[in-house]
Amino acid sequence: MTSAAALAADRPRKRDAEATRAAILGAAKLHFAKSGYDGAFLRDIAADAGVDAALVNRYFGGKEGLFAAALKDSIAPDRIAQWDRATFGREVATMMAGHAHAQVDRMHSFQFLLRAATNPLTAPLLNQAVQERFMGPIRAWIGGDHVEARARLLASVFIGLLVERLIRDEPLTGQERDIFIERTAAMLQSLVDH
Amino acid sequence: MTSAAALAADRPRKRDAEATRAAILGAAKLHFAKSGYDGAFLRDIAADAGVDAALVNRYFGGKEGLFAAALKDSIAPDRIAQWDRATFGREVATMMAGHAHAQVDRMHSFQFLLRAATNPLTAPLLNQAVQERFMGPIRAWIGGDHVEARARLLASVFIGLLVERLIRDEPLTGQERDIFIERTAAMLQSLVDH
DNA sequence: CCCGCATGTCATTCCGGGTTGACATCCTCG
DNA sequence: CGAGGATGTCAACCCGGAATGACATGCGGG
Repeated sequence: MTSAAALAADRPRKRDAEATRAAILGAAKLHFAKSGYDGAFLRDIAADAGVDAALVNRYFGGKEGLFAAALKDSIAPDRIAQWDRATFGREVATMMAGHAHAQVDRMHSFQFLLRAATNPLTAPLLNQAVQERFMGPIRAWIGGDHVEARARLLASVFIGLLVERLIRDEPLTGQERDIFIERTAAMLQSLVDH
Repeated sequence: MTSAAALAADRPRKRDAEATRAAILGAAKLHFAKSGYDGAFLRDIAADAGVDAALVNRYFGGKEGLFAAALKDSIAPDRIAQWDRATFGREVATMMAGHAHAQVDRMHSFQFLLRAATNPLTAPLLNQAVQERFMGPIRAWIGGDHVEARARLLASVFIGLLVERLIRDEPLTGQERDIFIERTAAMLQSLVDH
């Protein structure tokens, strides 16, 4: 575990609540992304953060609390408003047509969210977080008529592209790729435009 | 649990290994679809099949064996080829606009496959399942030019709608619902048509 | 009719992993 | 410098749920 060692090593020797908390959260996000809620173990997370498992409990009040915190930390709504409405479709389409592991850092948080989505226990948590921190901003961003329907459809298509990519990281090539980008871009853009 | 009672009741009083095995497998598929691997409990599955938990073990050699059997059973060739090309978009859109739990019979196998993604053990199987269950048949079914790009996009949109529904089983209502159906249908249909 | 196998049940054991509370160590501030 | 709170550790506890083996019961053939 190179990342694990790094996480533990990067944490200062001095006692620093803020830093340890961040270390735990970071380790938790990786583990939840990799293994899902049930497959991620508190003891492993703690070990990766270079800390005892009981401490995790003290800071986050249990596994669910940790998960909720990690979830909250993984959704960054602030950037949404800065997206370019004119080129949104093509940008996303191009990204989705490339290799997932080319944007590993982004994908980790997406993976995390998807694992949460497919787990009945965590789905409600995700739902709430997504509604508050994601759908809201998106609704505001796209504007226009029938915002609710368009926002939902947009989110669905986006999620679908993401899942397909995560399941199978073999992008299309050549002309098929061009067509894919073109049609995906048109699809997304039409939802943004009206 | 109406379905549970039904399952148990349908099972013949007479001792019949084949029938009980099928009952267990059926209950397992429902439970795995609804709750995922970790959330599905052997005792519950056994109860729904009207059988003792130990028997499940005897037949399938453990939980993993049962899961593998259920997964294999879910990959069985299905009715994609029989879908109506003319009304496909609207049918799927309408289905996705309704409550997921009202469509359990049509959705549960899809849900089951998606849930498999949460378990690292079965993730590779999921890829294979998606290829066989979605991509292969869909490619053959839609035909025409750029089959690869269209099939992928179609699958992505489909999966996305499904995941969105899994996360939040609150369908739209009123005019927003109508718009949602209309646009979703158009989106899907255009991918089928050309 | 009854022996023997197949089918099904019950109670128990076992184990992973989250949680808890007592204890140790460090940092800070008066 | 020395309380006392904050930070961190350790060992035990507890619980759910899967696995196991001994036991019961129905079924079918000789």
